Amino acid sequence: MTQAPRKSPPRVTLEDVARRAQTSTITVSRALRRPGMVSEKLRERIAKAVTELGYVPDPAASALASRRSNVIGVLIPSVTNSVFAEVLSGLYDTIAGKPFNAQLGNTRYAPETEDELIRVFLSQRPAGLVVTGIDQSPVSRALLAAADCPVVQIMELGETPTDMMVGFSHRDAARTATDHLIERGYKFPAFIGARMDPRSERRLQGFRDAIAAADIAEGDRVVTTPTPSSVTLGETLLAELLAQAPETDAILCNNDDLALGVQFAAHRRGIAIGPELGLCGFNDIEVMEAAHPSITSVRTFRREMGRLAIDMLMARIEGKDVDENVRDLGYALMPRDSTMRE
Amino acid sequence: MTQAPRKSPPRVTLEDVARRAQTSTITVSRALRRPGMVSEKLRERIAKAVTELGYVPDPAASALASRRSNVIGVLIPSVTNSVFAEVLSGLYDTIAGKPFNAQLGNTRYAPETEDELIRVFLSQRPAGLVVTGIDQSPVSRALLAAADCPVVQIMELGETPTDMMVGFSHRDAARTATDHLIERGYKFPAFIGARMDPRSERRLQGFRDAIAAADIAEGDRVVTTPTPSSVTLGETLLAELLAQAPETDAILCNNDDLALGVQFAAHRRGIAIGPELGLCGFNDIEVMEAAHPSITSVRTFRREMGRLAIDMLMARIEGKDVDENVRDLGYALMPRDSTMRE
DNA sequence: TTGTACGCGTTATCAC
DNA sequence: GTGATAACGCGTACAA
Repeated sequence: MTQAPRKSPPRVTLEDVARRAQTSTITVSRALRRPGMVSEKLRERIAKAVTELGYVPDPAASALASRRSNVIGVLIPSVTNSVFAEVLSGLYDTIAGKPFNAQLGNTRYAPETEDELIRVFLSQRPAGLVVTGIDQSPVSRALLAAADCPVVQIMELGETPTDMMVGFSHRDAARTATDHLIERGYKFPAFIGARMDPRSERRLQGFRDAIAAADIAEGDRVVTTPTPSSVTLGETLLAELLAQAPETDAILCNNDDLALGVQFAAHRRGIAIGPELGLCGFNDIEVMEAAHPSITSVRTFRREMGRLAIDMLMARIEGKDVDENVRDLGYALMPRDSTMRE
Repeated sequence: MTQAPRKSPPRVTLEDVARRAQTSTITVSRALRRPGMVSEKLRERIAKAVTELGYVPDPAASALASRRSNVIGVLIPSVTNSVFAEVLSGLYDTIAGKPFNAQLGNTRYAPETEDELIRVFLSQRPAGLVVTGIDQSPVSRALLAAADCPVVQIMELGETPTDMMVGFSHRDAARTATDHLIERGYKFPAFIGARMDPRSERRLQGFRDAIAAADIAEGDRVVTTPTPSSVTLGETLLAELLAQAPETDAILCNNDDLALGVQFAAHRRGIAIGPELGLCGFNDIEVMEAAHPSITSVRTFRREMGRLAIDMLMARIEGKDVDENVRDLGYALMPRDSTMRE
């Protein structure tokens, strides 16, 4: 890196601390990392010297010598999507206070970017890696398989974990939601989806599972787009859907933003959400409950995913044998007014 | 760090590359960092060797030797707040492809956490630092002042930048919004605010500036809470407000979440947003435009803040003299249906 | 339990 | 333009 034009105070090193505590650097190093290996007396002297001198370990030197950094790499496809933001929140809360640093990588849904980011992270000899989803490219897959650190795949579940997994079945969740629509008496359920990433595709699968099981024809009641999701897009997709499939009497959205947009648009069109048009979102972000009418959604446990991902990494880093390599967090249907027919 | 139980491939080093290119390590290092200093021929041989061997630099070794890491520390008070998420988005987009890594720190609105995180970041000899707001604790202030890297404060403006700043005046923005309510003919404007952080306090100031200038008494029309903001909270605060100040005919919310909650709650109560109750949010997140009725808000330029923060850091890191140490991004009132009286 | 010697992979410094 | 040498600050391996 190029230099920056500011001051440069001399650094306090292990050696300074050792001199002050009248011992050797390696003992100080041990006292800091594994206090149990150092005698009580020495430990105290060292602790005193550390605070007096204001010693702060140099992570670069540590990483170089130990061939292992304190970085936990986290790859997510979008920073703005509130779903991932909540995963991050749980993740950061859990990592706080621990001697590790989360380093965020934004893949922007691009496999090449993901490959590259994984390379960058691995060059740091990370303590652990968290990656989103189970659809890594062959390149990424190979890199992760060869990684000499624990890896957690989050958000979904799959047959062949690279290492560990924590998530839930998007397909089952969407099927449950669709079953709910059918049970509530809607005859022509539709599916609209934005940003059709692998998880959304599996939700669509779940939708199809459900209507097939109920002997309902799909007709033209599936509208999807690769465009990133937004509330506004909900209105657009609703218009498309009603144009091509006017019989539609219920909609499963691949996420809550769309559902909110559909609701606003329905109000504009004078369509009564619930009685005339059933509406179900996905993820159950906070606004679903607060909306008027409140909107049915499938709750997913996003903060828990972040928390568990770190817990699993920590367990492995500490050498514990994790018996459950794959954790299914499930989901919960939250029926609300938007799927009440009267 | 403790070891992790996985494989451990031998690392390709500068020396390997140098041997293959029949030159010295330092020349390879130079060829990679300042190609201009190495002859064309050698540069090609080296490039070839690098790709053939799949050499990836070790950031830890680099940081140790150069006393400068490629880390850009970013401190924000909340990961889930979509406002900061968008700042991050601009920031990550801008940093992508550059030889720097953003490292995120979540202060959770706690000054002690911020102090601690700044210490942690500084121990990494970061290439630059991005911190939120201008209300750092004395400790943080001192740490930042002594930091030997460029620092950008984002989100607001202030008289005494630690180093650089990019933001806007929350006070002016809120005043503009309140003026708008008054101009539209609302006689009893109110303010509701959640999570009253320093920026929200300044918005409240702006609100008070405006009503004072219009000779309007504040009455009991200010309701605030330290509780984190949410859509649901908008409903709660509306109830409180109307209970203690029934004359209220317009509301400035300290953010868009609250505004949305107020709108839903108003629908429930049969209050017509616009004609009966003026409503204005803050930040102008996407849903404001899509809502029905659409909600007036003050647009702020969050992605731009993230982008500019990195741009300013880069300029300084590259040794350019940044003439504008403080950048005012302004704001834009977006009048919509929620402040239409008829 | 404590210490010695060395190496981690890179860059700064100074010579050629 | 290129190279030898010596750090950078810490942890591993081994010895005491």
